[in-house]
Amino acid sequence: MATLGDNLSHSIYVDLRQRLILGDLAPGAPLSIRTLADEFGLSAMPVREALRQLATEQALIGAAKKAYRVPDLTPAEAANLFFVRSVLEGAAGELAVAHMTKADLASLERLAGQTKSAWAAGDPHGYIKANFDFHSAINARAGNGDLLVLIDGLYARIGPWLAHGVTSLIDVDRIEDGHEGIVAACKAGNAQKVRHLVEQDAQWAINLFRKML
Amino acid sequence: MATLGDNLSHSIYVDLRQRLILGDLAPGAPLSIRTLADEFGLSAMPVREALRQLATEQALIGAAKKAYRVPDLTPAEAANLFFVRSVLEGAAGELAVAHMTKADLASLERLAGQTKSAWAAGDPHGYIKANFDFHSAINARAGNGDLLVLIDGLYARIGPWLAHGVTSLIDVDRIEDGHEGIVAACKAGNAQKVRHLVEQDAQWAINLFRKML
DNA sequence: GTAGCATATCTGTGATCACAGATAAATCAG
DNA sequence: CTGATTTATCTGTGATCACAGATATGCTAC
Repeated sequence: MATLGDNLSHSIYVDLRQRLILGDLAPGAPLSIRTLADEFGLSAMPVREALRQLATEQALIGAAKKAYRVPDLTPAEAANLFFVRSVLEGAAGELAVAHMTKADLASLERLAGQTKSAWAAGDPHGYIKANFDFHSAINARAGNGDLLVLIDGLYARIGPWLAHGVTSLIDVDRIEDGHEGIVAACKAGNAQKVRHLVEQDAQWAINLFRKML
Repeated sequence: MATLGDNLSHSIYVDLRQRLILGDLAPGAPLSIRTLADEFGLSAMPVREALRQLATEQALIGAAKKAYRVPDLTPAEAANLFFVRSVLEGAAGELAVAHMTKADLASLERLAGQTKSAWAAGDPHGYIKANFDFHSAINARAGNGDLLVLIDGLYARIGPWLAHGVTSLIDVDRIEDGHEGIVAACKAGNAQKVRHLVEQDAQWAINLFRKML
């Protein structure tokens, strides 16, 4: 379902990006221009521009004369990405604390609960979405749009693997993420602690990756 | 001059990106698909894809049915960008110290000298290039390609304004950037200090911006 | 049965055209 | 000469086609 935008290319771009973030596209899956064009009921032009955009931000792999593919991260590449995410999200969290209203804190607490219950319910897709919404709510409060865009780009690259990892671990393991602790630190107004906990939360995902091997 | 690549779109993309980083394109300057296509002696297709790519990473502004333009940053937007740059480059610097060889350090010292002499010679273009090369040499040593790509994207967005700012200040002001101090900290192997100094160097650019108003 | 080769299909890429909105230019009225 | 209005030009956008490399498929030979 393509939401409306300035043009069709942008709509398709947003749609595919969302699928990547939410883990609806599996690592290694091929994305061909003509196939997608048929699915969207459009010509190839908007699709090829959208795919090239995603390839620009490394959210897709685009080799010459070969079909675009969803990246299949190596452990080293995943570690690099999560490190960058910890740096950017840590900084965003530290900035966000000062701008949080009571309504924001209440919303955060609700989202933290959603991640917890989604995991308990064994719902990988629900967990991925709740996790993204939780962090986005914090990052959006940093008041730095550039920071937000870069972080979202990271989620698009991490999404496919995260979904795969969560799906294979959600039944066998009981993991405690740090979301509730982050909320508590936000309420306390401890910006440095928020930064540290957010960084730790990204590292937690790397460990989740190591268990998967 | 378009360097070779996998395809023409990528060549044009790299070319225009380099122009942005080096400040060869002024803020507000219009970039039209057909005009550039004529300059490159190509059809419109590769150019429109390259421009859209640059617009994706906010290096260009692309409104509907209007010519692409080089962004003219507001003070608030510039501050946001330099903050993100300080966060990413600080982290990259901290990582890089451990990987630096003697040859790297010698190369760094040479590049630091180039920035100093370019400024002394009143050569804005040379200074911009030397400054970029200096920081790139550090960032490349971090061993995190994703970090490097994101930082380069920031330089493409900052470039046009930086060139404008440097050009208008290089004759009237005598400013001491922290490059030599960064080199010294690298030699000493003090990663934390490198991080702090690199962050400070980015902040220095923000102050340079404030003087310009 | 398997291995090697030829064929057919699928892939991104570049070029060209038609269209509609936005801008700039030229024209006319006062 | 100044202002508004019409005209012409320029803009990105979407669609369609031709091409060549890469992949997959089928066939033939052994």
